[in-house]
Amino acid sequence: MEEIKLTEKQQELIEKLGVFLERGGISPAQARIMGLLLVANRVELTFDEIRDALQLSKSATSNAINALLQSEKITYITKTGDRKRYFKTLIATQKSDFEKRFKQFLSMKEIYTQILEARTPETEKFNSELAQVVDFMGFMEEQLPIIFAKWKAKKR
Amino acid sequence: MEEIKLTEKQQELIEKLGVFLERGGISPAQARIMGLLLVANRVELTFDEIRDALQLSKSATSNAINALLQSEKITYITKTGDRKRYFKTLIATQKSDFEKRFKQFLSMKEIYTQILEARTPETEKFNSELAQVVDFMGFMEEQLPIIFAKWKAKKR
DNA sequence: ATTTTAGTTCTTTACTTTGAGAACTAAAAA
DNA sequence: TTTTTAGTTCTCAAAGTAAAGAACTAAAAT
Repeated sequence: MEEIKLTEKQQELIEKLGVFLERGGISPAQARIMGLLLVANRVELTFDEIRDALQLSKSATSNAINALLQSEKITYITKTGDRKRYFKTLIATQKSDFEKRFKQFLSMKEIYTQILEARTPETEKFNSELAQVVDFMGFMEEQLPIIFAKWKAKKR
Repeated sequence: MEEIKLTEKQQELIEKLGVFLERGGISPAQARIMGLLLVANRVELTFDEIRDALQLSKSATSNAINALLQSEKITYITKTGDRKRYFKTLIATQKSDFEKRFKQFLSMKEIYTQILEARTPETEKFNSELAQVVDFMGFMEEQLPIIFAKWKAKKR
């Protein structure tokens, strides 16, 4: 396997994607690994290929890879008669990643409901606004599976 | 205006909401202020009421309030013949907040498209998976306004 | 003109995060 | 059995964040 050599363009895309991902709370090293696995000419890279391509220390590489595995943003395969792991992005699962974020957002519904129940009736207007928010979340909760079904149907 | 006195229950709800919000990357002081403005018996609180209720220093209160104003999570009103600002949550704009996150997520479509265009054709399977992700994002982009229209229609 | 109010800004401290480098380890190869 | 490989873990330094406390400021009240 020949060494991963990045073009200017690829480097640029890695950094560009990095900006997005870092805003989402992932560390620079993790973000760059995600980028690398998206832009590299091979889709399955070893620990050392990642390390070399991104000029990271072993510890930074190890920790970032493990964090990405843990949060299910990457995975790896192995090859018979080869000790190395070959890491690849789980970008194809973006849909379920989207679903996850969505559900996380909607999980606030429960606590908003509790807050609403604990409120005194004097602040009527505010209370009904909050009730609207809870309603909206419930509505979105219903709609999500419908949209996903639509997407699935469209895909054939 | 009498002092804001929090019940056990209210305190508990503030901390509970805090856990959610902090996971979303907002600081403890900001998260508690958001919580306070949701659970308090009055919906518009002054700087010092917030400060007293949450036992925050002036600087922490000032910085947190300004960050929340900046990120449009709260706003304030003023009263004639009263120098104080009265802060209140923009929870009622959750829908647009949701929209914002959603758009932020979908804004990745552009860079994924660029990555896709920059890829070599050898990794055909991966490329088509990435194309699917881009497609899915396009699909969601279309569906969002439809759902919002549905919600609007339902609301009368 | 002086004092009070309603904050902001500065300084410092504590804590967390990130990543480098070196030491370590377990399995496989020689 | 020794060496190499493929990492992991430990220690440390640098940088960044959060918040307290004190000093400061501009407008309003006295």
